[in-house]
Amino acid sequence: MVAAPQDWRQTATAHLARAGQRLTQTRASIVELLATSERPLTMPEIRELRPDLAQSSLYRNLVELEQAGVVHRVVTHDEFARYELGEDFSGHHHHLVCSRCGVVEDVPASPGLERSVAAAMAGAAEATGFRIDHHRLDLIGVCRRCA
Amino acid sequence: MVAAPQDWRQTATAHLARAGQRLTQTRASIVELLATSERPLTMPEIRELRPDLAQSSLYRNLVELEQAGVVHRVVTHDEFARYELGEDFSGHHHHLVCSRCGVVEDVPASPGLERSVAAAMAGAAEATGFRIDHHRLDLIGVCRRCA
DNA sequence: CTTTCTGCAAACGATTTGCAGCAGC
DNA sequence: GCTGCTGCAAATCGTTTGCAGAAAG
Repeated sequence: MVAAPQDWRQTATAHLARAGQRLTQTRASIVELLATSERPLTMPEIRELRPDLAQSSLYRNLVELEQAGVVHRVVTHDEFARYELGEDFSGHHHHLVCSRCGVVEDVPASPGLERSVAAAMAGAAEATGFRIDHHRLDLIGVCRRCA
Repeated sequence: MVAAPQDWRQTATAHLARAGQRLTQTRASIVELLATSERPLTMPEIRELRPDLAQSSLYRNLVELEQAGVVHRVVTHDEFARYELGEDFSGHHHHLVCSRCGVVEDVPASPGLERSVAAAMAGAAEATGFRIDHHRLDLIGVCRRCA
């Protein structure tokens, strides 16, 4: 399910094409940045890594990439949104969120947990009439650095 | 675990007192509003229900109430934050989120699911050095009205 | 060429804050 | 009276948008 490291370019091109968009230089830079990072990045972090890219272009492209399913925007209580590659690239996972400094770390999903969540989704769907597409599990605490 | 319907005033007073704050009229109005509502409310919804309260007072008091643990702020991809009573009032639950209209609905947590999540939390804590305090599970889909 | 993308600067809008008057001890 | 709360209006700041020139095809 996870694309090989060097395949993000191909996969991103395909996703973008399906949305009628191209993988431009700026977009490739963004995807490469996120593909290289261990964790979701905030706009300030992205800008620090690529000061040559205009902030408005970054925001605009992140929107395009999100609509194309290449990028996923992670929203927490922190002041900045964070961006990571979509699950087509990174595989399904959950997030550890530090309530002190806001840092977000990935944590792989375990089959047992996924089975329980799937059951909960089915139950909730039946009870409420929602059509449930996916889920998001955040484990919230204090990271080692902040403890 | 869930306070009786008429007990929110007492519980809120206690929580606020612990934070060195009082349950003023405005705050009681807010808590009552949230206690009465079936789902988390946005600021526009709150203002529509209580047009007499100033928006700045609402925001300011929601911050106080959140710090006192009375109110919980629900952040989604929607443009507005949503507010609900804390779990000391409403009991532990998860959220159904409509990706179309943004509405958030409560869904009770099942023991089996909680057990799986607890195991995942323990595993992630050990693997990463996070001290994990709690979790948040959102089931994301399309509500009946939007379908 | 035509279309899409980029960068700059200006606009937007949810939330926050300064301040003067009011309410509760 | 003090101290903390309220409401109004102004400020803040992450994010979005208009526009003119630059790339891609």
